[in-house]
Amino acid sequence: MSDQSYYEMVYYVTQQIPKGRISTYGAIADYLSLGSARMVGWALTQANRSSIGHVPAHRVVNRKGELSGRVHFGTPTRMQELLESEGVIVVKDKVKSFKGLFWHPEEMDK
DNA sequence: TCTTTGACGTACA
DNA sequence: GTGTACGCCAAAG
Repeated sequence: MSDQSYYEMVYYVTQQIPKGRISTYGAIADYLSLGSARMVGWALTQANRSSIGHVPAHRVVNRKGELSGRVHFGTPTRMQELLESEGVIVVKDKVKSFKGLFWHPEEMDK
């Protein structure tokens, strides 16, 4: 894990997010000790652009639970539809019950 | 090499 | 709750 580049680890962690659950840039950044949540967003941007791996980036939102990166999904509603398709309710570009659906990377180790 | 930008977050008024 | 400021670090021009 540590041998991989920071973005590779971001991809891995993101792929571990269970269906119907969501996480945040800050949580992932803190778990990987990146020092900045922006690194997570950057990595996911590259992943989406280059289509490196099937990374469920729609399960990653900002601290407020907003779908801040929806514009990078081709259409502004793509991210929301993907989330609702997994059972996540999205209202006004924000995740409903975000706090309850929150998934921490620490659970992945268990 | 320097400057700007960005899917963020925290602090403060 | 809203707006401003700053830190954070990597990539692009």
